[in-house]
Amino acid sequence: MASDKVGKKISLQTIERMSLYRQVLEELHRAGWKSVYSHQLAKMVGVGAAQLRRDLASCGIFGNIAKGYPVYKMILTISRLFGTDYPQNVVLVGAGNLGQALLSYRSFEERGFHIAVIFDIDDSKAGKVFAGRRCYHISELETILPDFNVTIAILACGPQSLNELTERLRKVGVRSILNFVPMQIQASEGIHLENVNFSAKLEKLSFINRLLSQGVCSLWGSIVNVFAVYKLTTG
Amino acid sequence: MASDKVGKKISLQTIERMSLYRQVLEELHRAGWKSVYSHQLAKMVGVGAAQLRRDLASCGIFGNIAKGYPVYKMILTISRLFGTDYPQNVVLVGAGNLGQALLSYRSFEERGFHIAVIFDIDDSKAGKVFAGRRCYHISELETILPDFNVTIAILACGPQSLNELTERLRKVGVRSILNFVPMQIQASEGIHLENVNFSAKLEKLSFINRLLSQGVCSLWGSIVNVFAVYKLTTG
DNA sequence: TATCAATAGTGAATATGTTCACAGCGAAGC
DNA sequence: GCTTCGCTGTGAACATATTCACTATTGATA
Repeated sequence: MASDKVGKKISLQTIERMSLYRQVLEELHRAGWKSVYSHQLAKMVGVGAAQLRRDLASCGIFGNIAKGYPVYKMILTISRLFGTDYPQNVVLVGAGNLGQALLSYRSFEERGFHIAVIFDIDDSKAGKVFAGRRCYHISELETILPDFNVTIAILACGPQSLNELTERLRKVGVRSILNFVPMQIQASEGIHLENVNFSAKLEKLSFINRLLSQGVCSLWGSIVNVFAVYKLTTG
Repeated sequence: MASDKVGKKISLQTIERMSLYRQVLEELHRAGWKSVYSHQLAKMVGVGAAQLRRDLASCGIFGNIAKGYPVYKMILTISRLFGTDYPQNVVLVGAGNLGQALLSYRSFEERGFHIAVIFDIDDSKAGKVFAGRRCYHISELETILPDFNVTIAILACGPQSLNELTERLRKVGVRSILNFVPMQIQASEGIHLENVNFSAKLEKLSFINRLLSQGVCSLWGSIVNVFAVYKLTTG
């Protein structure tokens, strides 16, 4: 691969685990821990100790060989890694049930994400204030949004014209989208898309439940051994 | 590994992609498509054609070599695979903002998941009906829940006593939990836990944005080449 | 200061996941 | 019937991720 030699690599899977580590580290910090061993933290998060050490090392976080890892310093370092050491504005599109729930979701503010402004396609919502944040009509996106210096958008709107909306957001500076709408958006160049799909999660759980309850499989880490899948799929 | 010979294997990553395939297939079905080629479907979902064919084959789904894959039959087969070919009841714990938003989340019903009953720790919510579903006090869990034949629970409650709650759910037949609470639950034997962590998703996006905007990295699939991570973490 | 017990960091081995590339098939046209 | 085209299914190659296992080091203790 062309870029093999250009620098250290961090897997995005590692980044996702860093969020978990940070979450648990905050609890430890509140509980007064000053330092923690890899096997302790690993057990609390539910990963292997070796993997934890590798993840941390790949992010430039190193521990003391006798005292373990410094709790508070790690939290700061991980925040800087994420770019959340200072609060940033994000924009919410869609002030329906889910959007309003997200407005009152505490963890966003705690993690440095401030939903600063809302847009909705519904005329009756434009002009209203939800949980302290003003809602504008989506047609005002181009005039209002640039003032807020936003690079992340959260989509919790209806499924209409998502590709067009994505393109409009990109043109006013949005680089990443967290999409709660259960519909595939065509990946547009220069936009990083992250989908949250509740139903897909439930389907995964349902799949596991069904197989486990029929006694036809066992779980080996992330691999499922299937004994009777043909019975199920050829009926 | 001991179970190498016992059967076919399906990766849980494949299962997650099956949800995406199904989502797009439903759109195609509504649009009147009878069959679809792997490269067409793959492009719509945003995966490689080879991977799509492998995923389908590993789930026992095979196409016609000249006509491609049958759209409607695939939808049915995937539903059976998930065990969602008939509706199933699920239980919601927590009728706060997020819980109520989930109650009106259309895709759950469309995908065969019916939130049949709610529990909350708040006395003032017990006895009320939210979006047609009755809410009971959490203390009634053991007397009420068994009537509903539920194996999947959705947690959208406060972060108190989650481990205890998990154990109580397990004792009345719950096998899997979809956890929206931003706190690590200690994995209990016999329960499959799936965490939904909005903040972690935003942190991932923020990480990507920061690196891209500083021009210090490039994205190669799921791997990030980092040029300047040490500058960030040793300050 | 010397000794000891336990951990961090990491090369190597293993396990898993994705992509390539092609044999072989099936439908349609002539 | 024969040919042609383009697709599926899959072995093999490649890429990535995780785990093992060991060395060097640290701070504590006496």
